[in-house]
Amino acid sequence: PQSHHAGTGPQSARRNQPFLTPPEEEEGGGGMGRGKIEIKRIENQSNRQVTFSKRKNGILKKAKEISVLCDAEVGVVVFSSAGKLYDFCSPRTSLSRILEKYQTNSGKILWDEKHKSLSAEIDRIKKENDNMQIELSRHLKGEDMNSLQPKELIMIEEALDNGLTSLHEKQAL
Amino acid sequence: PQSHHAGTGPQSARRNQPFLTPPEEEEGGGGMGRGKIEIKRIENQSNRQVTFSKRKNGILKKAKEISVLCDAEVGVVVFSSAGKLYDFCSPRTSLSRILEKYQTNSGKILWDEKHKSLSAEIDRIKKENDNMQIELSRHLKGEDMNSLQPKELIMIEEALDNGLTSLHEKQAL
DNA sequence: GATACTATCTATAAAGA
DNA sequence: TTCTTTATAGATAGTAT
Repeated sequence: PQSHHAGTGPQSARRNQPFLTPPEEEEGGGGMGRGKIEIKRIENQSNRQVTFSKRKNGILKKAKEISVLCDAEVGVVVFSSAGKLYDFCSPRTSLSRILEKYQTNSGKILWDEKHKSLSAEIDRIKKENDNMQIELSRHLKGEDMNSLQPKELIMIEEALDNGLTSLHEKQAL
Repeated sequence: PQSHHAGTGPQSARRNQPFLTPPEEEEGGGGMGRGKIEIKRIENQSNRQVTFSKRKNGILKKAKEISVLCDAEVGVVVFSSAGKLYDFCSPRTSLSRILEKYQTNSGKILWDEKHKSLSAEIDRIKKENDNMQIELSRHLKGEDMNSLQPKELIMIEEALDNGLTSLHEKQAL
């Protein structure tokens, strides 16, 4: 009821013809407006576009209404067949937050390839980490010396000598 | 017009009172049904729940319809105020794919937070990794032997002996 | 693509089961 | 919570701008 035009006078009274095609009964589906329509792809490109535009607005409006009326969190993303994007997200939140909640709640994972690769990298590094931990441990216990390279063994031999020296000094106390 | 009940007879004819509360004009908003409602949070918990249930179904239906009629990709996620989840995704695709497209198309990053935390974890683990690498290296070079316990040194001495033996054998070839 | 204008068809607020 | 019924407010198909 927003008098957006503030009628100044009866300047426009007859635009449409009174619709003179009454008995055109086709298959009944679910629709609305002047004629019913079936819920199946609208083949006429032009009609499809117009219907999309109107219904898209309708959905976004409904989404906004339910979010306000019922204090619900709503996220809607729509792509026209031409690939144009439209979206809605309830106030006080963000699509990000809604989707994070979605994942927690549904158990489904939504994130993209980038995240998968990041997660994979984390797994890889963690494994590398574990291996290194094990290796370190084995070295500390002196196992697996056979797998060391000659150069390394010599370095260790020298180092060990120093270590033993200080060890013997300590034991002498 | 799907005759889902196939009326067998006039078994129920009068259920409701003819609505005897005519002039209850409140503030006009936007609504529908027997009485108009404003688009503002419904305070009555019960009514809010009922309205949510009905409108939620309505939105999901509309989403399905537009996806079929207009060949559009639609994703809808709804959380009731109680936190229950409902969702819809057009056929032949997935929320994941729709959201990926959303990001590409809008330039908005939906996973910013997740992204940051994953990246942070990677940095943390890498650093841990580096530290371990350094420690391992120091052990290999025999530094820090002074901090080893006597028992460990003896074990290493023995192991080293084995290592040296096999080393000398290799060098003898 | 979006809007305007209607006639129609839907969605749904209320209330009770 | 879900369903039914009824009365209405909304949404929208068809058309023309």
